[in-house]
Amino acid sequence: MISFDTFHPVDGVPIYQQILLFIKRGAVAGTIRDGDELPSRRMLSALLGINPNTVQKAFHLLEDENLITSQMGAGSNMTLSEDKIRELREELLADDIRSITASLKQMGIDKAEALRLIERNWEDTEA
Amino acid sequence: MISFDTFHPVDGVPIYQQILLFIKRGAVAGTIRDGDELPSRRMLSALLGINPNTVQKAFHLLEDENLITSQMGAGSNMTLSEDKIRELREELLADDIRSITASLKQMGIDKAEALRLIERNWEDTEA
DNA sequence: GCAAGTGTACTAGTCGTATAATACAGTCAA
DNA sequence: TTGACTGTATTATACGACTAGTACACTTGC
Repeated sequence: MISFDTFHPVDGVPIYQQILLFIKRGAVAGTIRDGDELPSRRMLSALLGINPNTVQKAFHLLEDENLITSQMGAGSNMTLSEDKIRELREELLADDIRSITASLKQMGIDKAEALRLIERNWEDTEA
Repeated sequence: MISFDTFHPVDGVPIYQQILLFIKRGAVAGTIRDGDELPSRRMLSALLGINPNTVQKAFHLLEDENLITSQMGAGSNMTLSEDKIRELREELLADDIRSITASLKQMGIDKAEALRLIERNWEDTEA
């Protein structure tokens, strides 16, 4: 059963999108594996203190991306392959790198300073 | 007159917030300076193809943060001090670094790989 | 003075996010 | 079989972001 203990939603970003990212990043990290069972929609909504429909929307999108399969009456499970994980990794990394470099460049930060900033503050951030 | 030539709004983030970020990052980079004149609300809304009220909201928030001053009938101008710029720089950098390190850690990326990724893809991203 | 441009304010409507409540259909274990 | 749990679907409501249109007060340049 996939754990959502480390899921801490942030204000300003749709919760259903944060659920998508949480699952995808876990798949890339290897903490979420092929076949893993997800909490039921009702269970997860109660656990996170959000509406069942918000969870349903996230799960529906995960299904559209073929990352989970759901069975009436039974639950939902991850469907991951090496290829899918590789795709996810490239997609998520590209977005992150593009975002941070664009932001730092707009502030006039050069590459050396960017690397120094990341290097300096790496340990201070919790995953 | 502050130029918005390099302003390219992204889907999914409120436009008025992106205008705030654009101004703040320009101030940190030094391309936007104390006293610089901003386009009028009507002018900027026409230029960006967005609603005047959206621009008004962004300008109103900039005023709340004492980054611009507006005069009835005349326009709006930047009000920047060395201290304000320093504050902005620390605030924006902290947010960016926190965000990227948290995201990479959730994907199981370690510090060395993170630095290597940034170093490798730095040139590919346009500011 | 006058007209154009400016900041400011207000109301109304659309759209997406999230909530709330309910209903129906299928699985599974006792 | 039955009951509890599951996935799925529908309708209604609330709120914020954004659009649309309008109005008023003020400054500036002619």
